Amino acid sequence: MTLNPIKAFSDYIAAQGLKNTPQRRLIVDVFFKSGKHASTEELYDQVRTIDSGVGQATIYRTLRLLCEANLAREMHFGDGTARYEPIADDSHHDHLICTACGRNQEVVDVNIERLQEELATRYGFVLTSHRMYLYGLCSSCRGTPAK
Amino acid sequence: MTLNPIKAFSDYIAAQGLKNTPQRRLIVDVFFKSGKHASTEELYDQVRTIDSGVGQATIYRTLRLLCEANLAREMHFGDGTARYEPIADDSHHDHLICTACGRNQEVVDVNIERLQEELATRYGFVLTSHRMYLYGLCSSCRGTPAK
DNA sequence: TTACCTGCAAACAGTTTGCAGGCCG
DNA sequence: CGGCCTGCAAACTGTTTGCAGGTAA
Repeated sequence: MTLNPIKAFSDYIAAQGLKNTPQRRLIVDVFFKSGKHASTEELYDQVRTIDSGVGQATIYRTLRLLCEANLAREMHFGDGTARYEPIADDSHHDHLICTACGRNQEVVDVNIERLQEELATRYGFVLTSHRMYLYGLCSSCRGTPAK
Repeated sequence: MTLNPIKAFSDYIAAQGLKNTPQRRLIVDVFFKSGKHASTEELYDQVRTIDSGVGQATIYRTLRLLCEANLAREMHFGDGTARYEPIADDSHHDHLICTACGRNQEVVDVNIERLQEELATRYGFVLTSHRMYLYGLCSSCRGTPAK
């Protein structure tokens, strides 16, 4: 399966005639090693623990590159900030999000996936991908009414 | 079917001890009559063609009320702005989108909905809503490979 | 009368951009 | 060496909030 996404990125950089700088390498490395759905701020903090000289702008610019290279995807949950998800091909999952505490549980259900295929077929479509977001309240937030 | 959402809103207002002002009535009216997925800016413009004295803040505040009343839902597509979708209770649907021609087929599958509930329950969640986007190629686009 | 509302403008937060110098290729 | 990159800070954009004066109930 998956080629190292870090390698994939440097290939993309080269193919586009761009430059493979230490900052880009560091950011990409942190992004793929860190937990998923990192926000720019989280990435910024993590990157700066390693190299405190990196600027926010470079984080944004590199994330945009990653998206253009189809190695990351921008997502919006509920808070005001964009989050980024690595696209690893074999890491597909859906999202179960608590609207009270923001907790984001990644889920997969093969039966749902199967029904999605069937549904699409019924309309003459062949699926290539999908996104599913389930919103609700997690057990702890139901116990302690937020507000 | 559906109770008039405009009525539902004034009921909500009354139930909360809030006030039914002309600005709110105007905004809510425009929101439900306009096309779906309006952005705040589009709403603002439309509202101001009728009453140029309404301020942006009131648009935002009223949209928040609509969301709290469960009559609208905030969504994020790709542009930097939030969009709002009316919740009409009987109008729930998911999206089956052709990535070649952009065709957007609205679909519903009760079996998938049931499995979503089960899945959420398994994680201790109680669902309030969900969004599902299926991406693929429709029959006509498979015949004529785009790109 | 009394909260609640409103428009305005200032405040905010996230993101983008212009610039002068730096560095990859 | 030339063009792409970088950090910085200022600029932008969408959204929220404080305030002083209205207004629904």
